[in-house]
Amino acid sequence: MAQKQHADIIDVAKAAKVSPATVSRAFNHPDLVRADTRAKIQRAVDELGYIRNRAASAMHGEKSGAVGLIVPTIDNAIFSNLIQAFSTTLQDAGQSLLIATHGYDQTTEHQLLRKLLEHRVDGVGLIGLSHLDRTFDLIEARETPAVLLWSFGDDARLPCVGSDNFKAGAMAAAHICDLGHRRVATVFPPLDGNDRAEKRFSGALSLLGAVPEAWRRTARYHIGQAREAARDLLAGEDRPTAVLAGNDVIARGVISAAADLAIRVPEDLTVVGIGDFTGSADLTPALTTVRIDAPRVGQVAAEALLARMGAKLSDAPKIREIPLELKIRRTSAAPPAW
Amino acid sequence: MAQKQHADIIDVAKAAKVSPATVSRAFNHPDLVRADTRAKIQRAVDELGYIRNRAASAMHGEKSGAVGLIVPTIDNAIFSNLIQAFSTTLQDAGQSLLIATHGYDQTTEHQLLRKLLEHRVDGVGLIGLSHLDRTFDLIEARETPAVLLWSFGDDARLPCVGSDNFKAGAMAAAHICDLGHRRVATVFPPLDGNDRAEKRFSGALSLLGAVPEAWRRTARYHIGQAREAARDLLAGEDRPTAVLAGNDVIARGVISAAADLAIRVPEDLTVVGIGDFTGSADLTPALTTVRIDAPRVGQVAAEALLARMGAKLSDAPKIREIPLELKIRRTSAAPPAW
DNA sequence: AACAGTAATGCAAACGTTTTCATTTCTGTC
DNA sequence: GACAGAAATGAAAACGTTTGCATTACTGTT
Repeated sequence: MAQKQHADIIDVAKAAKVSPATVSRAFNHPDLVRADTRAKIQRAVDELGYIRNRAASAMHGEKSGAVGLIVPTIDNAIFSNLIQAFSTTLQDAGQSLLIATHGYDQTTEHQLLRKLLEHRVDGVGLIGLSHLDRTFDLIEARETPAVLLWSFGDDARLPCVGSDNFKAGAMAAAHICDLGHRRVATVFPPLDGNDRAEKRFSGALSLLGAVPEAWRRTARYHIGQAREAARDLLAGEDRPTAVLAGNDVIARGVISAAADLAIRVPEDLTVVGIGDFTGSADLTPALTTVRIDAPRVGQVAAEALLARMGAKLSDAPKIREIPLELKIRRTSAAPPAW
Repeated sequence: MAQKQHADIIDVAKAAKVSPATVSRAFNHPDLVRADTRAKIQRAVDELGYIRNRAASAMHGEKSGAVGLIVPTIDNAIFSNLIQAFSTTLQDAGQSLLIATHGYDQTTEHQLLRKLLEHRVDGVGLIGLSHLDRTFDLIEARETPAVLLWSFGDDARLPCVGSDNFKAGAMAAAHICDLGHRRVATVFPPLDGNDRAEKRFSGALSLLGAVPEAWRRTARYHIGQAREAARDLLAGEDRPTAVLAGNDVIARGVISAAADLAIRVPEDLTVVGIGDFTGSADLTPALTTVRIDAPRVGQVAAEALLARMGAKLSDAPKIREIPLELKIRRTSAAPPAW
């Protein structure tokens, strides 16, 4: 008899003097096997160092025990909180998390989804509302439970859990307007292929009215870039009294730029962010921003997904809006009396 | 004939009028099948929406195409850069990433490893050098290619890629000493179960000599907590002229605390961090810190792991030290002339 | 002590691939 | 155009589980 590399379920069965079927049941339906039998099996498992082969189980239409999550990127505060919460909620439910990043490219996203499906994930999470048609088609065709996270919209093609980015933009803008600002600039990430930024921007515009070209700046999601863009914006003669940033990181860039130019915040310049990322409250001065509760989104989304995975029919709530909150801190004030 | 849920390899074979074996080969050894046959198969695949079942492949000792990564947590700048780089390198090599977080608990870590092994990951990455014995044992028993990331040490039980945390602490301390400081405090995360922090601390001590109890503070990895701890530290009568922080986030907390107390940085207080996280360079004032190149670590580690996965024997380099770099910026200066 | 009813276990088929080995189909050479 | 050798394909066994059904072992009742 050739020596096997690792113990399989049959070895365990032999060692425990039961049938493989019983061993299998001991794992998957413990209530169907007597306690002392289970104990015997457990002993054999420990002794042989047996580790069940999930791949083999998954073949029977059994669940794979893994959930997929496709995000644009992991390495920024935006998503890492979300992922963390999503991950722990799933883990607590005994699921493993398969993560993939596409760097804001929807075609890559589609390929990653395929790959995740090859692994027969029991469910999948995607960031944002807008995806390739064939991405949605694929999910529907495979009847894979899915959740859209981060954004909220009642027209979404799949259940979604998140906040309304239009509102977020509007809330930030409203605060700025309420303070009496009339000369407002924006620094936003590139809008195309990023429905979140796009919605925030139109939300902001809905209250701000038209923002002159010269006061609209674009910066990728990076503090250094935002700083550059803001420096350029603020160095001009005719400078705004308030800047609405597309997110907190950009806001930090704007604040740094202001410091570079010896422009006081908030006395000379109001800066408002969106997101309330980790650390934003501990900035000096503390950042005024619209709080998006990323951990909550992650957790609720994971729960929603688990619910849909459990139930054959979709009796789980379809969509779930996570409320926003305006956090007025120290970077916003009335405009200077010029 | 009962209608099948989804197409399988046999359906594809029928549609393409070839045998299942050929379809399988078209996927796994494309060079073994004629180009026009491959085309026929591809057409059938597209038509039927076939997605190969990795679980079924994995059963044959075939690779699962997934790599596991176990980290303490995702949601802080420390690891998210690392994970991102690790992830993209792996993805570029066609691997999927299975991620699990244990919140700095080694027992949980061990359980997660088991779970990853159930999924028959082709390789696994762990953070830090110190792990439960049975964690190492398990990896050895299963002969799973593994890499330790983040820390570097030549006594590691598994191949590791990372920086020497002792050196990092020493470099930061050396810089402070070189500036002429004699009254130095430390704010570090809890040391137990965290070999990184522990090494950094002893590295610092190796140059600083003994640090009085009153000037040793502990703060979890959180800016708010660090701020509190530092406020307490700096409010005292007899305050230090320099603070060496266990990492950049803590350093930011210290800077905030200094601002709270109207202590000028760097004129009255030198603050030095470790890590050089995203954004540290764009702080105002820009943080002096020891740069740990997290993306590099992630990438090199992924490459090392891929190499070990490819080769049966371990002809890949065993360990790999990623160099540190002292970044002298604006938060460090000579002590005030009291 | 026998019986019915239930709980626990075993048998064997099935899941969707890959792979070894055998067979067929090409290719180039004479 | 026949032949050897190489290239491409096919048949069938194997991978490690789970599960429906059949069987055996218990339990409590009379």
